[in-house]
Order: sequence, then structure tokens, then C-alpha cells
Amino acid sequence: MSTEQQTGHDGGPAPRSRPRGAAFLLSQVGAQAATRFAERISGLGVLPSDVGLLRMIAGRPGRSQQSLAEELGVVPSRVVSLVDGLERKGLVERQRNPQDRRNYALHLTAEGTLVMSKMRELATAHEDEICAALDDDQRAQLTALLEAIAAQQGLTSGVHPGYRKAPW
Amino acid sequence: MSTEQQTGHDGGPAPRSRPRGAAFLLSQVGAQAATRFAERISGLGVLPSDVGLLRMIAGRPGRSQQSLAEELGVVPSRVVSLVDGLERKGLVERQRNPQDRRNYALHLTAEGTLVMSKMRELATAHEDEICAALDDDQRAQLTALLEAIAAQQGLTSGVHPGYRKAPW
DNA sequence: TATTGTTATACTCTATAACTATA
DNA sequence: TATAGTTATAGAGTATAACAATA
Repeated sequence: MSTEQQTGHDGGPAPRSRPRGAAFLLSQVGAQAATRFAERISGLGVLPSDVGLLRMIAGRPGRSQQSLAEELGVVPSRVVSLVDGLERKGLVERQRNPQDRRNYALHLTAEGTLVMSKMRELATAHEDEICAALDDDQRAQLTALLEAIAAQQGLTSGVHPGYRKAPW
Repeated sequence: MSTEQQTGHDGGPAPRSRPRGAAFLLSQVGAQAATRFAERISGLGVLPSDVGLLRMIAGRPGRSQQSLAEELGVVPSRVVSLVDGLERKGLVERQRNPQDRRNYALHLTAEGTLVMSKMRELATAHEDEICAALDDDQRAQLTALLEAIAAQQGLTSGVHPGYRKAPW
């Protein structure tokens, strides 16, 4: 083939791009962690966005869709479709609130609770996979550094910024 | 209002969710870094996906769309629309290759080179913003830890996994 | 009038597949 | 027949805005 020079099968000395800084590495490794987690939980039939919602409902049973929308920073109509999905999968129930029939009280079903516990196992395995290159000390160091950044950046809650408009 | 208990304006002791592990923190902080970077470069009129492409073209001028598609792990038709955007913005030129008129040789324009240098300034500021909570030693530690993970996970190149299917 | 939830709609991003031009 | 690039199309995901029911 006469176009080898341009095909990207670089026979050359790999034009090494300059070393990436911590911020790029964070974005790169963070995206990798998110993608691998998504693959891992796909066996349970749930998406990453489902996981956050399940956790929020489990943490405060009976909460309304409105409160989820506020905490996630998304529009209420999006919560409708997310909860629709979870209800269709039989993981969450909408119960009418007799005192104020405008809103729903959201609860996990037994199946939803089961999925939550399976998710915790998967999360542990995921953690081990992502940190496979580190020993226990390094893992603790990394966690401490990331917590410091998260706090300073205002990511105090367990809410993933991915619910907001993705940049890619 | 009689529904205060359910509206998420938690008057309670904040049902503290369990501490997040390193993998979740990575995904959370990484997404934050990506979002802030996207906001920062939006003033230049480019998207995060544009940045990677510009860098790849700058690093090996004359390369083809095909080679970009392979390295990014995306389908060729996607590179078409990405390059379309960069060409429309006047940052990249498609030059016909006289030896093999099937492919293009991609080059940065003068404007494209200018945008690249502005991007490098923004990247430095971005780096400082994301690592604001850390001192120089901690920043070096973090970089080393992330590089170890990236290498072990096969993220050796400077290619961002975000070009592939986003999980959110 | 205000609030909760829903529906209808449109927009963006991305992949698939068929197609053109060139080799 | 194979390769580089393009176009047409469809599917997901998400926001906006109008709407219904309830307060």
C-alpha cells in the first residue's frame, strides 16, 4: 500500500505527545472507571443512572420525584422517565400519598433491594479492578487526595455530576 | 406546606450515605474535571471532542481521517462530522493527496495553531483549578497514582475514553 | 395560584448501512 | 475487489414547554 505514511499504522517512533497533567488524567481515568462500572452492572439490567436513583430512594424511602430532581440537578420530566424505567423493571414502586395526592412516595421493591445488594458486591469488585495497580497504602492515599479535591470542588454529596449535561 | 417530610428540604440529620470508594470518587471527580474543562474552552468555540482531534492532527500533520478513526476507536463517519466542524470553524484544512486521491491529508490552519496555543494556557489554569486543594507534593503524588492506574488499565495513549460510547 | 407529575416535541450525539470516487 | 470518505437514517438521551390533577 502506497499510503502507509498516512494510515496511522505508525512505523515511526511514535510522536510522543507531551505528558498529561493531573486534570486530564483524572478525566481520562474517571471516564474509564465509569465505563467499566457500566459494563459490570449491565448484567443486572440497570444503567449507571439507575444506580444513583436506587441509592437515593433506598437512603430516604418515600421521597418524591421532585426531591430527586432537585438533588440531582435535573428537570422533573427526566425523573419521570428514569422512574418509569425502574418501575418497568420492578425495582421501584410509586405509592400515592393520601395526604397530598399530587406527589408519589417512592419505595424499593423486594427485587429492588436485592439488586441493591448485588450492586454492592459488584462495586467492591469494580473497586479492586480499578485500583489493581495500587497497594493498600496507595489506595488510601488516592482516596484521601480525591476526597480533598471533591470537597474543594463542592462535590460533597454522593451525587454524580454525570446526571447533568455530559460534555462529550 | 404539609409535605415537607417528602420534599427533599431535609430538615433531618442528613441520612449520610456510606463513604464512597476510590473508584466512585474517580468517576465523580473525573466528570467534574471534564465538565469544567468543557466550560473553560467553550469561550474558544470548541468542544472537548475537538480538542483531542486538534491535538492529534497537530502531533502528526497530514494524517488521514481513517487513522484518526482507528486511534480514537470510533467509526469513520463520526470523524467526518468532527472534521466538518473544525473545517467550518477554520481550524483545520482537508488537503487532497495527489498520490492517492481517496484520502485527505489533514492540517491545522494558522487559526488552528493559535487556538491550540490558547488551549494550552487554559489547560494550565484548569489544572490549577482542579488541584486547588492540593499542594505541589500532593499533586505529584496524585499524578503518579493516576499514571499507574492508566497504564494498568491500558490507557497508555493520550486518547480520552470519552470518544467511545458514554455511559450516562 | 402554586405544585407535582406527565406528555409532546425537538435537539444533539452517535452508530449502521448504503453509497461515491478512487485505487 | 478493496479502501477513504460521505450521506441518509435511526436510536438513545435529555431539555423545553404545554398540560392535567391536586392543593
